[in-house]
Amino acid sequence: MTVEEVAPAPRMRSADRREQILVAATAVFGAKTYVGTTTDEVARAAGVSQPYVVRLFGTKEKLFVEVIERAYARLLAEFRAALPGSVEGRAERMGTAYTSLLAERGMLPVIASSTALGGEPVIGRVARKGFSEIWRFVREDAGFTEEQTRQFMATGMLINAIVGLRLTGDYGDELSATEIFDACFPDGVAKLRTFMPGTDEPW
Amino acid sequence: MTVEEVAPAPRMRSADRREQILVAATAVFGAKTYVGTTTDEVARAAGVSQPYVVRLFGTKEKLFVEVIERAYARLLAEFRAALPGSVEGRAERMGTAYTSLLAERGMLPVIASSTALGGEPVIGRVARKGFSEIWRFVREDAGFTEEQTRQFMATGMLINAIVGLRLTGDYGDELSATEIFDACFPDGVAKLRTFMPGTDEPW
DNA sequence: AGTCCAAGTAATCATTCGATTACAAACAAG
DNA sequence: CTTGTTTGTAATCGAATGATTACTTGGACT
Repeated sequence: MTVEEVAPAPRMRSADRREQILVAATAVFGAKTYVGTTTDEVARAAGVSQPYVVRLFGTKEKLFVEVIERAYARLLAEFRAALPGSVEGRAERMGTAYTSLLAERGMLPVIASSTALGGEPVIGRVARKGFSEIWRFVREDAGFTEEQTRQFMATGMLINAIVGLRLTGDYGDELSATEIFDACFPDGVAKLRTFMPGTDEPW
Repeated sequence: MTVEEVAPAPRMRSADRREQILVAATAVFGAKTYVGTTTDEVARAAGVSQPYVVRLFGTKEKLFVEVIERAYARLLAEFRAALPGSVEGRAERMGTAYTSLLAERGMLPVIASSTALGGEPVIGRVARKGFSEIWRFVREDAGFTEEQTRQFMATGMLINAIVGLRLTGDYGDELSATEIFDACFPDGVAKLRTFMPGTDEPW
């Protein structure tokens, strides 16, 4: 019996490889924290070697910047797609658009965690820009009033907290976790749970 | 001219020293991230040696757990103190109690950042517990309805995002930062700014 | 004075991790 | 076929950092 050969990573154009790594990095960064995840974990999740990740993105920081920018861009696109239709249903459609991002591994956790990284010089700037753009979109493009905007964004931040805290895993266990969920997702939590697997599974 | 002697840290009972380190650690952890701050920075901020921090708290993780627990306990106490008085003014008094915690270095940033650490096995549990206790207090002890609780907590999470993003520093600079602030603190932002110094000064 | 314990540090170790370097292999063009 | 470019890895380095060990100092109490 011959030694099992490690499948050499099939060739790919660097642009595609970049995108593949960004997807993997979103999942891995979303599962832990920015500082807490290593470039090696990202590389392994993407199926390439660690030096290649560094080579394609320069530094870990630049990689994470691209991850955040990509996440906010995706969120913005999702919101934009939710605009058409009745004005009354707009807020709900946008809210659904937000929670449906849970289906994409790490997307929501990355956005959520970005709001805690204002202290990082480089990343903080990117996170502020992303948040500000979302706020501006809701206010101007979606046409929300100032108060509506505040409430919409506040609800989003509450969802962020639930996601960031992994309250989903404890659903049913802890005291008020059930009520927290019911308060935030009155239409039932079943759909959400399908999106949110285990406790520390990489999202 | 004799060599300037480094002032040896004055003797102190370990209980007092622990508290002093916790105060310093709150400021330092609040200024950056949990993973991103070193025990040495904490030690220097507290005016002791790095090994002594480790000795008093066992591990960096245990130190941070105590920092979080202390912050949530403080917040709970502040909320409790805001209960007496007219029922109508209760929400506003509690809100003021929350923002006034900005005066204590790192307190609010630590609480805010804790909502993004659910992925950490040990710390996540503590953060979930703190958040759940706050929710329970608002709902039961403060007597808010489910909807009131949801809105109150959501507003708190929005404040967390503003704090975590350091949007205060950009006030006036970026496009919608001004409106974000006005929407969240309609009573004027002057007081807040006095609480929030520089951009990356340790809070 | 002498003893004992608590408070505190200097020195250093062992890992981890991001980054660099040098090299190999696939593919395209002439 | 040969040559050049792009894709990719193995090996390794250097710095940062949490933790450990061994030692010192100060005070309280006989």
